[in-house]
Amino acid sequence: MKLSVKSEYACLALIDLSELHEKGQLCTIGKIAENKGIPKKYLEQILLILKRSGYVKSQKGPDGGYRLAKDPGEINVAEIIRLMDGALAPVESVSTYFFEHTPIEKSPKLLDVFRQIRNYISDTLEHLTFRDLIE
Amino acid sequence: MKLSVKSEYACLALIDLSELHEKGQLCTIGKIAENKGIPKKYLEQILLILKRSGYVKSQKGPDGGYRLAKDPGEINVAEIIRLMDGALAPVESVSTYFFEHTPIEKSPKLLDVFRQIRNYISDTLEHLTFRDLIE
DNA sequence: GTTATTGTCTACTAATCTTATAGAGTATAT
DNA sequence: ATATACTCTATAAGATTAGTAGACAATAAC
Repeated sequence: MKLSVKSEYACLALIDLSELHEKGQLCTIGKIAENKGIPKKYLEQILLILKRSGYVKSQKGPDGGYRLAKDPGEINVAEIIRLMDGALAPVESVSTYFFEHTPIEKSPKLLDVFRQIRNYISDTLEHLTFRDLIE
Repeated sequence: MKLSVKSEYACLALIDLSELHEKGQLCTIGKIAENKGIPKKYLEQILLILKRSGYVKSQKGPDGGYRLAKDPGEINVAEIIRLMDGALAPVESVSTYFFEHTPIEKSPKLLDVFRQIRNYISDTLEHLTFRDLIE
């Protein structure tokens, strides 16, 4: 499983926005960056990706900012990590097993364990929504 | 969790050697590489690491090669992956949480989920020995 | 003791990924 | 107009990964 700080930042930003969602408030990039300790210019890119994928909406100009495009309960952590970092499989081979030949094919038992881990991670993170992460 | 092909190769090599362990046979780097489809020169380095950490022993010269230094049941997959790729935590932040400040601290709930995943992975792979992986 | 075989060791490298930073542009509220 | 805030593309330093190269050391067989 690949999990970079990019995914972490994306999740933290969405948590921030989830907490404001009830009130329909907007929050600026700078504010989120400050709240969560994320480099602002990097966060810009992350929020753009989230916007293009329909998770957030933005408003330009003074008093502008970001807000969620959906209810926090409708966004799960797995889809955000997949969006940012790609597949959740612990090894590339587990994801690509059906398409390419890779050395790990030589040990089906090991491959099964990695698959099991992948499934556990997927199940856990797919059932974890941002509603669950609001404090 | 970081899991590179280096770990995969190490595990595959150990599986190969585990299958020969009963008979006390030696196996050359070239043979293992061929069996498992691993670049030979890369495998050399991996086997050296395994040797220095006491998992395998070697014999130079004609009819030389590698063999396990322990029983396959006494080596688990977690320790091999840690040796090759470092900690098993799905995010660096989970491992370093106690030592450094990192953005993910800002969301204890998310951190807990990642800890839970790390623990699942650790438990699974610590209880998986190479005895279990022999065909 | 020469030779072929096999492991040992260090250095190097190409490619990729990650984590940003820079700066110009666009929309909007006042 | 102007200040504010999002948008977009390009760039880049640093680290990591996955190897490759080549000289060296030990050993068995003859």
